[in-house]
Amino acid sequence: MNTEHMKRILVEKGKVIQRAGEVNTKVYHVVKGLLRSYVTDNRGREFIYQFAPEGWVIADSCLSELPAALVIDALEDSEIIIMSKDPTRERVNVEAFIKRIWVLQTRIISLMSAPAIERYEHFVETYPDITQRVPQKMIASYLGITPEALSKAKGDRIRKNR
Amino acid sequence: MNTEHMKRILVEKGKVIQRAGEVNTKVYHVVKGLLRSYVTDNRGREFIYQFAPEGWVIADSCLSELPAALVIDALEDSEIIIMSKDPTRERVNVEAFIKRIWVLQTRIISLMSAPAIERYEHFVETYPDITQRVPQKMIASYLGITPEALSKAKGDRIRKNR
DNA sequence: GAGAAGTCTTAAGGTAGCTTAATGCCCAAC
DNA sequence: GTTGGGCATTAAGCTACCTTAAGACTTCTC
Repeated sequence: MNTEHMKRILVEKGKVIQRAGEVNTKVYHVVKGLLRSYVTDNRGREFIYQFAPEGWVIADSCLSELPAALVIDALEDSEIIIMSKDPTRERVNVEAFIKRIWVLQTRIISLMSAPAIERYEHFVETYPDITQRVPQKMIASYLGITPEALSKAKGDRIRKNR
Repeated sequence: MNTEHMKRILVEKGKVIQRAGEVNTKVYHVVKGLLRSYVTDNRGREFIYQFAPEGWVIADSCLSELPAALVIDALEDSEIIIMSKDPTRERVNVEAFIKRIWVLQTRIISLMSAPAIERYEHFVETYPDITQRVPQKMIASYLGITPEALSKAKGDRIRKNR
């Protein structure tokens, strides 16, 4: 399994796999566990860009010559396969690229047009198991709101529906 | 130039090239002019997803079997090349996919973390010529805010800087 | 050239989400 | 058992942005 382009490793919960600012040519395939990528802005606020549970792939999408914008770390003890982003490798999965772009497109439209509570409900429908595995404040961070705002929105929704 | 997979056509300003709901397997390369893609939500609000001036490519990124979410139309008289999204074609430009994903990644992070006025200034820096070619309300639509909010934010910024 | 339509701006009032802070809960460390 | 840290919730005041409406200006149309 371990070749020049693929390496299987174990990472502990909390371990940082990819730092922001480093030049990044790796893609991480999650076999078991849970990774995430996030950015920190100049005010110290964290924004989660992606969760990657079992079967998912996660990477900074920067071009090979640019430093990474994202930090990638483990939210659970995980088993991952590190792959090279080298585009000369034979099998380029076009469908996977299109699907990824579709996910990002949907998220952009949703960020522009839908209120936080709807984005939350869509998240819960789409990723029900992640909802159970990470603290609510991380879901708020993924949605682009504060934990307080999410807590309030959920409370308002429940109060409205009775 | 016109083959089974590529066709060069002229479109007039205002013409709709791709409707939402249609199954879409085409990619449009803009030779001259300006296209855009957008969605309309259930309240009738329009959100511009992308501008595509000369040299750009525009498409709905849905998988081939799904109906398109985006409408694509011409903001200026344009000359475009229609290409098939068929992934079996030989030259798959991986760099172009990664670059596209990077643009979307940057936009998502910016939508989550930056106020509208900063997103506007970033837009003007990045696409100075588009700013001159489309009405301001379309830029507001791209930024995810109302034209009124953009007008006010610009006025506030000018007033603050003197 | 007059009217119509589209655009930008300003303003007033409303809402969503942020900031700060306090409280209670759970759980791990000692 | 107590202490302390991380998390969720609530609340009060604030800011950013929305909604609606009006006015001024430009561009299109007849």
